[in-house]
Amino acid sequence: MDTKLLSKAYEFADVEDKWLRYWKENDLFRAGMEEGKASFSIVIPPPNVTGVLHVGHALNNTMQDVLTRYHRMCGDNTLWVPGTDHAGIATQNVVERHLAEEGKSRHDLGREKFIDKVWEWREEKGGTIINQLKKLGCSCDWSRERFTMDEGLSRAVREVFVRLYKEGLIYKGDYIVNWCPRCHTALSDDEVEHEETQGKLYHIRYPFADGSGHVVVATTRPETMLGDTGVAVHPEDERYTHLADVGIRLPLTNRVVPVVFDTHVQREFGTGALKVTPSHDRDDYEIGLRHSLELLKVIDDKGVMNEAAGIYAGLDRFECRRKIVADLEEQGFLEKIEDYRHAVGNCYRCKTVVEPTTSLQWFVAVKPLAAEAVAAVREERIRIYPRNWYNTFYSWMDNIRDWCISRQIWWGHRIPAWTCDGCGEMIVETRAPVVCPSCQSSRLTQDKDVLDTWFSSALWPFSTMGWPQDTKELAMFYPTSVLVTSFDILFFWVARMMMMGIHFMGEVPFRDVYLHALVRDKHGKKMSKSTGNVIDPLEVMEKYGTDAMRFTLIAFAAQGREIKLDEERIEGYRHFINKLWNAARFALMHVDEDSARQQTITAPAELALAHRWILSRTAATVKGVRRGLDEYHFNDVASANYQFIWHEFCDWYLEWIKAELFGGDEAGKKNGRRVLLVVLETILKLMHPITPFVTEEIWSVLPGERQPLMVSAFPEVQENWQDQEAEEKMSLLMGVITGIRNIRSENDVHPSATIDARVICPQKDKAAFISSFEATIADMTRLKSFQVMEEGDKPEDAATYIYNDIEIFVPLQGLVDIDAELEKLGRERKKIEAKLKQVSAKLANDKFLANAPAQVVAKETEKKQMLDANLGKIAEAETRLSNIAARK
RNA sequence: GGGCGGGUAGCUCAGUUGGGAGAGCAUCGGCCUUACAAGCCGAGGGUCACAGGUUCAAGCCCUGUUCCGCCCACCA
Repeated sequence: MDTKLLSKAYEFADVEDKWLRYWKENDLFRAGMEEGKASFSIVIPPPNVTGVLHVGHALNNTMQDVLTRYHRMCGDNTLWVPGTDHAGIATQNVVERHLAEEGKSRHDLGREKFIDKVWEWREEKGGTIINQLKKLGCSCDWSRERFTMDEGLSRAVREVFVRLYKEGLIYKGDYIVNWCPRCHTALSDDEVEHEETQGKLYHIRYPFADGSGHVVVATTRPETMLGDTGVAVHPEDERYTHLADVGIRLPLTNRVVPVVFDTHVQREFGTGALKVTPSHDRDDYEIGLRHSLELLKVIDDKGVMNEAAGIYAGLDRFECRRKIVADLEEQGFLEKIEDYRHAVGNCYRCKTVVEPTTSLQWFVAVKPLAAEAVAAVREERIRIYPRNWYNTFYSWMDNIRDWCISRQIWWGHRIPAWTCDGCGEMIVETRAPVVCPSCQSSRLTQDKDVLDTWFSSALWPFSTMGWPQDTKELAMFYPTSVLVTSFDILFFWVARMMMMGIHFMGEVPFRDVYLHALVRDKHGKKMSKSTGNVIDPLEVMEKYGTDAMRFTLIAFAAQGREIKLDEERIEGYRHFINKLWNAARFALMHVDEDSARQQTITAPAELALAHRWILSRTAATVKGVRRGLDEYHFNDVASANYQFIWHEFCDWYLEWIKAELFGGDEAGKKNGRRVLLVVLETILKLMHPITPFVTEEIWSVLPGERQPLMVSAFPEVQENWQDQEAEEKMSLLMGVITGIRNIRSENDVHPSATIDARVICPQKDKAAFISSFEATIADMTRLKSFQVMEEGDKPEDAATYIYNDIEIFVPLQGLVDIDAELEKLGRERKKIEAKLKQVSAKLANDKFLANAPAQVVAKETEKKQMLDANLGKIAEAETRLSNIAARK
């Protein structure tokens, strides 16, 4: 017996370090690749290389680790691919900020040197989040760590780009895009966040060119009128049919623009007349296309008015707005200004108001790819959990627009397209061409743009496994088993992986998608630095231990619910970890090498009741835990473990077997120790995926030769451990014990005071059974004596407890608190009467008797009998108490 | 405007084919009982948002109402 490693309270810090080191040194996270085994694989949602572990990462990666450890223990070839994302704009912004501190901009360095700088930064700081994931216990195959900008992945990116281009699915076009004037780049639609903003709606008079009248247009952005090239009205709007041939003379600039008729215009909004600025508004752009309106750009890529804005050139767009409004006012064109709330698009990176602008960009024609992804989901080749995301997914995919993939930044995958300076030919190849294939000129210029970061992450499930080469990894681990991610990147990332995976691999990238919720603070608010409600997982791990945090996250992760994290709960689960620790310490005091040698339990039915019971409960728990893991019901896994370990194993089983362990006969002891050890081992295995550190530590000090816990076999449901009879018998005894304890407590009987108790049980065999456990019952309730009687005088001066058809009496020699007892009985009677009313009504109902299953009717009948009988017992008890009271 | 989720104990939430309302924390009372006071024992506490409907039977299924949250969307 060696308990010296087990201190009285679990001290996690050293233990965690020790096992991290051990797992690493023994290379236990490396993916197994044995032929003939099932395989299980996950690719990590690559965190930004600039990232620092936040609680969302902690949740996401704990879930993946739970699944990974589970499947590894099940004996599958298990691969979890880790890595980071180069995060184009985010990373560029970070490095630019560093440069700014030195008073430099990226332009001072030039493109190449700047990129060198980014790589340098990545070498120094980029590993932060990876180290934090390691600390969290993530059992990724770290030898396979990937970075979206590394050589292999970049090759995959070029390959995909070129193939899509040659298939006609990538094209370059002048189109209106979301432009961030601060980041100086185009953004995809998904990178624009719309936020309700208090703004104003300006009503402006637009005079007819012939001076015969005017029309009023409403706009939130008056400065864009400088770029107006038309006014649109609805073709069926009778107010405006006469405008067909009337030109509009724009105020301030006096340009004359046509009136066009377009059904897109909402007649009810404002005056029903819409100013059209095709260069700075997506809708207007499309109206302009339909009616061949001129494109007139008046805002440059910094958000400043350009030369086309005439006297307003050089003004910032918002300054210009004020000036324009003032001028309109002064010249009498402004009809009115209303307060108006509307959505404004902001850059998801820097929150700058996005400027829609036309520019030459690269696009992916996603419709055909999206159709394939939708088909895969409809045919359940990909399953999404929880199910309620299907509708959202379909509606998004149905309305998908072409994906703008070019970004005017420097950090990222440079677009593999070259233009010949000689003949203007466009060359798209995976490798830089030496000469132009059409004119042989060697003066070729590569496109300056880089690709959207999500382009490379869309390839992640296969690029990380060596594609475009045919690798054994792809053969064994693609498609991956499950993608675990937060729902907010379903469209950014998940949908695009589906499209790319299906298109290039001919097979879905993952079988299951598990979408988890966002972690919020305990009030359900988003965590943010400005609100100050951020829970830092690293601090939490420091304070309560990594296992406690992991368990808490898993316990909170009910499907489809937001996760409201409360530090108090983490503390609560630390207590649970400690409970497990102490239970193990207790067990270790009793098990020995001999118990470890004979682990198989061949004949459970021959064991003593408590052992049969705990084995049966263990089997049930294994079943529940496995089911929860298989169906991604993480919270069920946590609570099945919690309930079983604390309230069954510790509260009942360990207490129950103490007598046997301390004083039983040798044969019984030996059997008991064996069961104790086997159950403890099972518990450790069940808990290991969630709380890897404490379980591995305990496991390592158990007697017997053993492999590390993380590579031992996950428990199977042992059919022969299931024992309905034992469970029923135990709950009977537990009921009796609880009854006696209740009486003690209600009557303020000090725990050290030994008392007597009697039980009257009308059923002979049941009475005999209870009687055979007199010693244990007395032990568990600190009784002097305990008797079971079939019949007999009920003691007068006693407190009573009714448990089903059993009556429990504790004679208290005048110490019964009569008032309290009467009150308790009264409460009890009320409950019974209420139930009786329900049951009687049911049984009096012919329809119930006719329609309900016989089983249900029988149950109700039995229930009624029991309730009737108990009502009688309560009445008797009340009479006895009243007699005592009267005598006093 | 469309879609999704939620309203169950003081708080945070479970409740998986419809058949006697649960957990954790918090609260109250009693205990240093030799694994654990980060503990043990016991107790109180709920018209399952509201109104209808289906059913012998509804927290659960259907309809409507209401409140809260999130997502999407081209009414400037």
